[in-house]
Amino acid sequence: MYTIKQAALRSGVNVALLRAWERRYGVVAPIRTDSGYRLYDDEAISRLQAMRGLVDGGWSPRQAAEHVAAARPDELHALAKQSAPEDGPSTDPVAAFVEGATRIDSRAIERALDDMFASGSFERVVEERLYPALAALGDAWADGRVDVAGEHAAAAAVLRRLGMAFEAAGSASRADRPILVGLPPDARHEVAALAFATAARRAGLSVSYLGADVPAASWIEAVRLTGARAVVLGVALEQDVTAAEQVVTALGGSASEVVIAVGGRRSESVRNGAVVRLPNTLSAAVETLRATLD
Amino acid sequence: MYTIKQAALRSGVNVALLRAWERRYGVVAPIRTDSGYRLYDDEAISRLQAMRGLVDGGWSPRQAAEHVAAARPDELHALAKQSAPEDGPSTDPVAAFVEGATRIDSRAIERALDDMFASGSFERVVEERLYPALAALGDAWADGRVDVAGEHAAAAAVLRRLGMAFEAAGSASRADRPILVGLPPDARHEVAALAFATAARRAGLSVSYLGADVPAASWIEAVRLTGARAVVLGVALEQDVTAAEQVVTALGGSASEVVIAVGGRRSESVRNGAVVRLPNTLSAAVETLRATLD
DNA sequence: CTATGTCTGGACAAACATTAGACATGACAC
DNA sequence: GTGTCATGTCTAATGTTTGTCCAGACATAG
Repeated sequence: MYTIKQAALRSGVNVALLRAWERRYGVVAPIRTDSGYRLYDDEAISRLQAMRGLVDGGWSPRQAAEHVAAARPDELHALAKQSAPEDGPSTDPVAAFVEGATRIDSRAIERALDDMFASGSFERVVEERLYPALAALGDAWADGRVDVAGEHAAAAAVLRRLGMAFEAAGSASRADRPILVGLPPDARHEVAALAFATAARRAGLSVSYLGADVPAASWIEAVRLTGARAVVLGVALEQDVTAAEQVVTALGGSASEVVIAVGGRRSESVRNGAVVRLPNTLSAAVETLRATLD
Repeated sequence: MYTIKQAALRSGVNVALLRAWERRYGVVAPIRTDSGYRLYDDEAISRLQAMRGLVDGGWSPRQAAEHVAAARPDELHALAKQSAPEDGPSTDPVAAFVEGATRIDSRAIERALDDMFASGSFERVVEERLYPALAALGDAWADGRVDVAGEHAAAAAVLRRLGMAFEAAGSASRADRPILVGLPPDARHEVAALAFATAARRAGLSVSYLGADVPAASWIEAVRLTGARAVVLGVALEQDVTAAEQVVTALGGSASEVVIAVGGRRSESVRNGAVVRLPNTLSAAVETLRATLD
């Protein structure tokens, strides 16, 4: 329970306005102490944040209050990132994503990603929205329309979003031998690898995600420790190919019965023999891996 | 059993205030000697520490007292944000976290993190569970009990978890000039920076998170583009100090009116003058930044 | 004995909240 | 243009909360 000052700090609505919103729209109804002081709970803070977000997004306070009052508590967070009903030409989340990166506006980027991921299944959104958005971002960066900082902010937001999806996908808790997903040494482009890890989990596979820059020796140790059924290496850049090949060779030489697969934009350049090459679409890659395992 | 002075020393509450809290809220009820002196037991100290922590965290004393009075003794240490040095964190989720890293089991790591984050407010969990868990992980890695792959998997899971918290923090403040949080060039330890970014958002600040390895030129460009009110650099390792100093110098030279702050374990090594050094606890760091901005 | 610690009960100022209403600004209709 | 409405901000008068302080009496340790 928070006093009005704390509520103002946490919601970003100043004290006077907070009282005005309560008086005029009844958007919150804080309980009172014996002496009449308002006390706000966490849901009230969420409602105020949502209202603040809607008003900042161009809604009129009256309309915003109506929506906020009608929303269930679990809808409030999504509500806060909505933009005005009659938003201009930039309703395309891909364009909004690049535009947010241009302005280095984490919130706008998050809103664009929210829009994308609300529009379909994870796999489709990644293929049809996220990848094009990242391509557009790359173009904008090459043209100098987006600074490195904006690209960083966008990439960090994308990884957060994928990480949330990865966590949310965690259901198949059969303690069977996992699939290990990660990047070779010095490689740092996690997006495709994490997207694949998520899709694999969503398909019911048991996945451990190792992240970027995993040394060859650690891949071997990881396979030994976990008894992994498969290892999936992400190869996004040409410069990562050599490192990936070395990991593949090392794993092959360690004589375990693990399936070694590579995916990602530059996976075709990996020239080792005993390697499964995953196709470039998410669902097909998961299907290929599953087929190989059976 | 402690006299009132000892109790004051151990709880961080001065003698007069301690009596006032007892009189006004009945938060503790020390037994008395024959001559009427108060004698405090360990539980009383815990209650006072918990109350101190809540009040420092922005709660009104009355509300804090209600919570503390209602809490069972075993819940007290979880209530206090700044607890006494001697009460170590509960070992369960921390041990489970390290154990999951040992086995390179993403699921187990995620479960341990779930447990941690279910046990209290974000700031408290980060300080009292997550950081100790990461320290334990570092020790285990130094001892060879955990492989690099396990450390990678754990670090990736932690970043996912923090990313979710960052998104959930809502960023409901108005579209005013943001605070930029990120790491200097070549620095890659995002945990503390992302935790701070999240805490700052939760406190109602508008935060854009730029992520790891942001070049000095991009910091300047980002400040220019966003009109940022403040820049917060994370400095986790000694090797990042030089890069951070260069960023600070570059930003200072760019003549904008931005507040430059550094935080993280090695932030004390940053020797530039015009820099705000943030304390090492999350809530205190946010408070310091906010105070500097006002 | 002396210095220090503690007790009670009250007092006080500063910070914080309350209400009702006023006011400036901007959007929009006529 | 004028009028109206919505909205964010501000004021004034009043009340509450809370950290700190004081005076005088009693207790304890060296």
